[in-house]
Amino acid sequence: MQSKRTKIKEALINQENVGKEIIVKGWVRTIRGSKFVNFIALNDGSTIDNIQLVVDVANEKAFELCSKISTGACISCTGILVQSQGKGQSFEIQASEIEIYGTADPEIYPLQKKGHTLEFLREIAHLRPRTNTFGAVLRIRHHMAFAIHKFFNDKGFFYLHAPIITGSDAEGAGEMFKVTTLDFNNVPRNEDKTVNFKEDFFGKATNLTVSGQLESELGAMALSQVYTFGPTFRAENSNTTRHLAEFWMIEPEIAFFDIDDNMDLAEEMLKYLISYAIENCKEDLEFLNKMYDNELLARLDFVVNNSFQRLTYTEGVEILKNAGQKFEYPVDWGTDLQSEHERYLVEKHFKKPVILINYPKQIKAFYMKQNEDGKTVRAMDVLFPGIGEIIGGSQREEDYDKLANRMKEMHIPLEEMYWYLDTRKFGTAPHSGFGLGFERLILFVTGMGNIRDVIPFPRTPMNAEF
RNA sequence: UCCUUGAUAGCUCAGCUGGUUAGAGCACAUGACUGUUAAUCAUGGGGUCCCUGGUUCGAGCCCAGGUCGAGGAGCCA
Repeated sequence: MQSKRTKIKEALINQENVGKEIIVKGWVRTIRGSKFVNFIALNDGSTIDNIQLVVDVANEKAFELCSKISTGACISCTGILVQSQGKGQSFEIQASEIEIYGTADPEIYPLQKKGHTLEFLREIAHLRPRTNTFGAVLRIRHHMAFAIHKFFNDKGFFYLHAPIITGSDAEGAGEMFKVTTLDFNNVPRNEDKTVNFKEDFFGKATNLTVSGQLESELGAMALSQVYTFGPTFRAENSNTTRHLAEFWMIEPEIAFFDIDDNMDLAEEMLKYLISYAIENCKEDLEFLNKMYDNELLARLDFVVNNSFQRLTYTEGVEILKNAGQKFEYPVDWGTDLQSEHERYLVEKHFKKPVILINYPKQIKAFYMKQNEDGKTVRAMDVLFPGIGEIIGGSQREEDYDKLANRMKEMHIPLEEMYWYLDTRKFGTAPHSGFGLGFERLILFVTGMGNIRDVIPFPRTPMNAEF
């Protein structure tokens, strides 16, 4: 039976089906009409467009059946695909037979024909995929995930699966979630009262990963070019439109790449992904452009067709100091740029994506390649309008001694990280990489304003529902 | 975590200077209508005014504490 179903997307584009009997299945968006004829807008998620079912309800039986169908119900419909008599759609189905798979009591079904606020939809995240907006976002999200794999595969990268559970707590990218099977009511203790993790599942303290980068580097030191694409966890008490406790990250790592190669790859990748969306998610993007953000499509085009502005942190600081604008936080060489500073550079000064490199070493991670000036490291941040930092990366320090010294300065335990240091001890190589926040990419591509609305089931402080 | 702001019908919101029985639109129910596009029209049902305490003759409204949401900041992707 399933094989006979025609997806609504195909029904709406395949002219050759006109005049033929087809079966469509999906969820009712609206039902309306009069005593003699009812109209059902049906959606099966294959496309944002609904197909209109025309149901003759002149006879008692059909009228009975239709009275059970309401917004949210799931039905199967057999009928002839015909040219529509009405305006608003070119094809419709003259229904001959309808089967109800599941009704949706209109008194309690939360989704209405009317628009809902995004805040309300977050509270019913189990049902929001059935809305136009989330259907569009989820389809785009899929296409972007696929495009990422395609981009790297076409370039000869290998997909490396970094572990989700990590035994290292020295990655230095934020607070971690603990992973344990210990009984909280009876925690084994050492003599000094500290927790005895030798009794735990792995025989040591473990956490959820905050980054796949270090493992990615291990892969790059053998396969030359690899990438990871997986979930990442940060136990920060962040309550913003740009942070999640569980998010997905793409981390390419490439041997023999310097910072310029790294910037080239980041820019090429972002442009590829955005182009891919423009080509493959047209209807969904047009919907989002119409409903939420009238400049979305223009902005996507602009990013694809213009080169990113590249400059050093030092140059950026100079621009900000000469901006003739009051900032809430002062601009000072050596301190990290605030959101308002990044905004100014991207949205006011250059009016295009910006890549900043060569940051002061004291505000960046231990593994970044140290420049000869002794003050800066070869870090790279890609800043996007409205999003801020969409990519953070760097050329890595490949010199064993320099890396080890920096780790000591930053109080990172060398013994625990022996495996990472081994890459520099045995056949070290210059290499670079970066991390792309998947949800931040989706934010930019969809024009949505809150990161909780571009992932199916967001995890944020005090929220792990569904 | 800090700052700002909000919570009234299923949803979105109004509610005056503290004063009778808390309203509207949509949704829902019933009916009308021969092709509708968030259909239209008529009628109807629907409320723990977030919680706790206080002030007052009287609190949706004022005060205190709390809970939850949103926006901004920090941390970052």
